[in-house]
Amino acid sequence: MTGPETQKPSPDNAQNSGPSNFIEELIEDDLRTGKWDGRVQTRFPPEPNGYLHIGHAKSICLNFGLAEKYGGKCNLRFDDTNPTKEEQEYVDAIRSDVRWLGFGWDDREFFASDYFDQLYQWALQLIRGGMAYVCDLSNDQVREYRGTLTKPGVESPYRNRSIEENLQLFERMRAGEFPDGSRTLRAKIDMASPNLNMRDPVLYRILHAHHHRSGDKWCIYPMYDFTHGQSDSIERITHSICTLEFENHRPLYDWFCDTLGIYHPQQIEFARLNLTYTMMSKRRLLELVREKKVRGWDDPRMPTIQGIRRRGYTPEAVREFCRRIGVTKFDGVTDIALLEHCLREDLNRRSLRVMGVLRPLRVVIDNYPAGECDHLEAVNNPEDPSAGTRTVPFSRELYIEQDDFREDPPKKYYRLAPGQEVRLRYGYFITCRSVVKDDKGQVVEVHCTYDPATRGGNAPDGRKVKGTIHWVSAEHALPVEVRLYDHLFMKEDPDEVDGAGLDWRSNLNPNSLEVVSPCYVEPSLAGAAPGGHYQFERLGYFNVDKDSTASQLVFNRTVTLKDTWAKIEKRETA
RNA sequence: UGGCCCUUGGUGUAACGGUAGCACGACUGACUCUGGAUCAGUUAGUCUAGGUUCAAAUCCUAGAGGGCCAGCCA
Repeated sequence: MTGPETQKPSPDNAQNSGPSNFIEELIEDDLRTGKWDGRVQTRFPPEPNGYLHIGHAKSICLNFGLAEKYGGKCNLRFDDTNPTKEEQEYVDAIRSDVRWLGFGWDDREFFASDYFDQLYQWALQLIRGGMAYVCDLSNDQVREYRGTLTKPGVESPYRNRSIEENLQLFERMRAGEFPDGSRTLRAKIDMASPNLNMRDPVLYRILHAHHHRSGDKWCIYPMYDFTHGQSDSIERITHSICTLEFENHRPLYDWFCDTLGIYHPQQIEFARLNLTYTMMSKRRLLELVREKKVRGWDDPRMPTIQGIRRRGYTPEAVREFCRRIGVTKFDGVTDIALLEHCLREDLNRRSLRVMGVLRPLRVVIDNYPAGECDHLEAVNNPEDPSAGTRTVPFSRELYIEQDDFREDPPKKYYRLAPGQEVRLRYGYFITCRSVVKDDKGQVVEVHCTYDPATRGGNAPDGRKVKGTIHWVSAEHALPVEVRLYDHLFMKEDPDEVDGAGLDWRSNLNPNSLEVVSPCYVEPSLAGAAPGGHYQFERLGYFNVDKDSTASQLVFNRTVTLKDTWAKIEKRETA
């Protein structure tokens, strides 16, 4: 997959379209006043402790999109300050996901861990300035001393050590003389601040852990707050965009930049993406994988980039979705129907049409000669004439969808039923004459006659049929496996639980995956490459899964087509 | 009972003191060799109470509702 690099400056473009959210307004103000000398420098700063999901896509589109729109740059920075959770596997996946979405970062790939030396120097500077101290309080004690939301904290008894002692102790922490958790380096700010983040926050903790990049060089690691702003500062970020939960951290972000006297970017917070029927927490997604509730990070039911990609989503659809949801400070919930709308819109434009039968019902055309075969012309994509046409084989025995036949049709059902005539897509008009049932009374075969004059689907006498159904020639059909997906959770809000003692897991949809096999598809699909997008006419969009083998194709149903009939039927039965 | 932030149709958003608009969804209808796509239309909104103003979704005050914060996670 080739991703375009960050695009060339397009300020004129920006002028024309105008700001489309509060962050763009702010940037345009800065551009007008020359606050950053006309620069726009953003960054996307994931922690490599899990796979990226659709929520991250919002942030990626925002940060890289802003850089594109205003002729700036966006860095990819891995925020890797916690060696116990971070792995190379995640770094690789993140790179590939950002590229898949269509963004590039040239050589601007950074790691917070590359700044560890500088961060250490800045810690020394704080100590020398009397703004930081080594604290011997235990984890539990620190919590007690911190106070509560309504009660001010109490100063640590180690708060007023001499600069010399702090320097020595901190050096010994770095040298590995103390066990994990025995000491921390803390900033000396204000234990009575109503903002708990300002109550002498921990800067460094002791962690004798192997880091995925720095190896065993360090046994003390900086905290997020002591790392993020300074990393932004080093990279000369202008607009440091993060999600709402970091709002309370902004005073601390500002305090470090100001106290250290270094370049000071502006932190701006926006609302993260929430989607109905979807769980976005990285921790819980990890649990789904570990507890084998799904088949892996790239399970097509997962909201991960890798999951939706495997499911058959396109980067264009995801980017359009991100454009449409906008950027605000309101923490709302977006209807997943909007995502699916953007998906269908893109897939409708690009997908080749084919015919495939998910739940086969045998049809015999009694007046069609056995052993004969006809080749009928079919349009590949009515939305794109340049996609051309193909030929589909027709013969005496066919498969149609079980749903497309009813022995006792409800009203307004214009598919196949005894005595009723329908059009076979691109084929002939056929009329149902009789049915064959098994011992249980199930219809297992439908006998029809066809009208040879309607070849191609048109009646020379101008008569109309209400229904057109899809089909495949039994003799020529390819048996394939199809995986049908539904929402992973049964409730719009997976956290809304039915009873005491239950958690979000109780809302997992037991029917989120249905494997159907054998299904039959037209022979033109032979050799279809993994990742290919197809529309199975009247059913939905399907994507060739990587589990496909030379002997059997596997399809994921990306999303169904809108189904008016299903809606009508549902309403009538309700 | 602390601090910070937020509140516009069912949902997501626009309106920058001057006609509340767009999209998704839902519902009609037209068209159709996909009950698809497309097209046309309908539905439905400024959290509440005060105040400022000729004029308030917008500014001010109070209230209500919601989110975040008491990791040596990010």
